[in-house]
Amino acid sequence: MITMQNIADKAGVSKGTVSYVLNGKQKKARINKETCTKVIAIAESLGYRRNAIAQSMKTGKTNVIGVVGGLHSDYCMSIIKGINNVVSKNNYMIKLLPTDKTEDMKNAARQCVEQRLAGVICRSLSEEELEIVRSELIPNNIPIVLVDNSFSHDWCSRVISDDFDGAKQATAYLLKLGHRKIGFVTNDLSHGFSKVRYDGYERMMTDWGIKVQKNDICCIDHGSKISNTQRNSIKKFLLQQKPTAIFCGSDPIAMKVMNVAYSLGIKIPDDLSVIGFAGLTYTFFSSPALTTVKQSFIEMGSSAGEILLSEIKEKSPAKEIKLPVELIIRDSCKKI
Amino acid sequence: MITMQNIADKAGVSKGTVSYVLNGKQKKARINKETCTKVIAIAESLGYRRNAIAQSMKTGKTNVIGVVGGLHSDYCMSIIKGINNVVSKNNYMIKLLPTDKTEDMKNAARQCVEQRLAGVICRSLSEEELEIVRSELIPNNIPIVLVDNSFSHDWCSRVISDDFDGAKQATAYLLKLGHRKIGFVTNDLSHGFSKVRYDGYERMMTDWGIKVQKNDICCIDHGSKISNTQRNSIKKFLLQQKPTAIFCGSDPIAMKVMNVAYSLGIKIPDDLSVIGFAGLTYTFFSSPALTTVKQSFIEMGSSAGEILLSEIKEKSPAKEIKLPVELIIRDSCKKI
DNA sequence: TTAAATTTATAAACCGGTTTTATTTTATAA
DNA sequence: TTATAAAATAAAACCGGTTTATAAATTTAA
Repeated sequence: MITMQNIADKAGVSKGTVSYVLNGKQKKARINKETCTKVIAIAESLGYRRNAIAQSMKTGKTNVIGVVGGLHSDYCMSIIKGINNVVSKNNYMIKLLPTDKTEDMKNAARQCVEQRLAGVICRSLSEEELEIVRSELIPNNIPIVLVDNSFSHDWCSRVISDDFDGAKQATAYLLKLGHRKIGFVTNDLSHGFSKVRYDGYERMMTDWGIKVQKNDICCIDHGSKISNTQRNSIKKFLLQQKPTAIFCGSDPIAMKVMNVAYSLGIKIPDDLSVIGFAGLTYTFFSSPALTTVKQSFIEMGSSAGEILLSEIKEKSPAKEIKLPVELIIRDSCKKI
Repeated sequence: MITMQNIADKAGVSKGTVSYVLNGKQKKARINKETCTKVIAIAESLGYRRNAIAQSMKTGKTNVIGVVGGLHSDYCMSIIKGINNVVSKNNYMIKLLPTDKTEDMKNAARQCVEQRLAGVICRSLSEEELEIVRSELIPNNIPIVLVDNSFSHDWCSRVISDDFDGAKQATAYLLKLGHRKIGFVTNDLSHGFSKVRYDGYERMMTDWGIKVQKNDICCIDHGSKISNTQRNSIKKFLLQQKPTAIFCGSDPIAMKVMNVAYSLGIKIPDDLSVIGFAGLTYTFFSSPALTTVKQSFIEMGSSAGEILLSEIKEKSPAKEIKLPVELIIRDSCKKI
C-alpha cells in the first residue's frame, strides 16, 4: 500500500512535506504552491489512502465513538442513526459494541479503552452494567453519555424523552374523548421508565378528579413475544375491569392488548380505546393504526452525539436533556 | 496512560519482554516463569490496557470489519446482530458505515480503506453503490461479502434467503387452504427480490394448474409509510379482483393490505387471507397476527460474518449461500 | 576441560504517519 | 554591503507496540 514516503520519493521531497500538503497545512508550514500541486497530483495518481491507524498512533486520538447496548428493538437503530447523523458530520465514526448479555459488558468496556475510543454512548443499560463501563472508562478519561437510560448520575450527561409529559398527554386525550374508566397496562412498575409513565397518568387522572385505584393497573411480566401468562393477565383485566380505554406503558404492550382484545371480540376503537408509548414504526401498520406517544429516538441519538462531541472537545459538567414527545393520533381511540 | 515501557521500567525488564509476556508468548520467547508473574502483576496493578492502535500499526492489520448499508428497517439490526455473533467470538469488532444516501457511499468506502478494515459486509446495496465500494476496496485487497443483496457478482460471496422457495411455500399453503383466487401485491417487479418472489408464486400456481393473469398482480409504489396512491391501488385491487387470498411481496405491504382491508370492512382472515414476507417482529403483534415467510436475518448475518472471516484468513473463490426460509403460520389465513 | 546447545533476556529496527527543530536559500532592512 | 528576517524544505524524534537479531549466562555433550 502506498505511503507518504512513496509519494515523497517520487516527488523528490521529504515525507514531512507530503504530510503537510495532504493535511492542508501548506500555509502553516509555508509549502510552495508548486510543490503542493505536484505532491497532490502524485498522491492522486498513486491512489494514496491515508493510514488512519498511523495517524491515530501519533496523535493519540481516534475519531471513533463507541455505542454500547443491546440490539433488541428497532428503536435502537433509530438512536444509532441519530448518533451517526451528527458524528459523521464531524468526521467521527461509530463502533458498535453490542451487549445483549451483561457478561459482554466487561469485554466491551475493555475494548473501548484498548481501541482508545474518543467517547462512548451507552444505551438503556442497567445500573450494574453502567458501573462496569464507568469503572473502566472514567479512569481512562473516556467521556460517557447516557441515552434512553432510566436512571441518571451526576458524573455523566443523559438524554431521555419527557415521558411524564407524554403520559399526561395520552391520558388527557382519553379523558377529553370522554373516557373515565381508563386502565394502565405496564411491565413491572419498579423498573425502567414504567414508573414515570404511571406517574404522568396518575397525575392527569387526579387533575381531572379521578382517583386511580389499584385495580386500574395491570402489570404483565416482561418478554418481547406474547406469553400465555401475559395473555391471561390482559384477558382477566379486560373482562373484570371493563375499562373503556387503556393507556399502555409501551407499544409492544399496546400490541398485546389489541391482540388479546381482538381474540375476545372486543372491537378497537369501538369497544375499547388503546394508546401506546414509543411510536415504533410498526404501530403505523397495525389494524387499527395505533395512537401512541411518539418518542423522537433519532433526535435522542443526535442530542447524545452532540453532547458527547462537545465533551470530547472539553470536559464540561453533566447535562440532562429531556426531549419533547408527541401524541400521534391514529385510529385506536374513539369518543365514548 | 500506562505503556509497556512503564511496566518494563517498574519490572526492571525490557519492553520486548513485557510484550511477549502480555501476549502469552512466554513459551515461544522462553521467558522465565517468575518474570512472567512479576510482569503480569505489575501490569495488573498499574491498570495497563493494551493500545490496539499501536498494535495495528505494527502488524498492519485491524480486527475491525465494516458494515455498509442503510439503517431503515429492524431487520438491518438483526443482520448486524448476526454478524456480531460470529465476529465477536473471533475477537473482531464491527464498525458501522451507515449509508442511507448514495452520496454517503464514496466517503464510506474511502473510510474503510483509510481505517484499514479487515473486511466489509455490504447490506442491500444497489448496483451503483456496490460499484463504488468495489472500486475502492478491491484494489486495496479488502474482502467484501454481500448480504441480502438482490444481485450477485462473481468476484464476491453473497448470502441471501431462498425467496423462491418461500414464495412457493406461501402460495402452496394458500392453495391447500382451498384458495384459488390468490392475488400478489408487490412493489416494482423489476427491482430487488420482488421478481423472484413473484416467480415462486407463479410457479406454484402453475403447478396447481392455475394460470396467473396480469390482473392478479397489484403493483404499488415504494414508500415505507402508506401513501394515498398505495391505498387506492390496494383498494381498487381488493374491490375489483375480489381475491380470497393475497400473497404479499413483503411484510410492510401485508400490513398495508390489512390496513386497507380493515378500512373497507373486509375481515381478515374471514373474508381475506393474507401472507407477508420477511418475518419482521411486528407481524407477531398485528391484529390478526400475520402469517408470513420468515427469513432468518440473524443467520444471514452470521453466515456472512463467517464467510468474511474465512476470506480475511485466505482468499477463496466466491460462494453463494441461500438460507432456508420458514412459513410462520399465524392468524391471517383461513380455509375457504 | 572445552565446545556446543539451551535458556533468558535485551537492544534496536520497524510500522506510517505528525510535528518539532534545524538548515538552506532568498528577500528585506540597516 | 552586511545583518536580519522570511520562505521553503529537510532531518529527525516520536507515538507504543511487535519482532528480529544479538548477547550473556548456564547447562549439556564430547
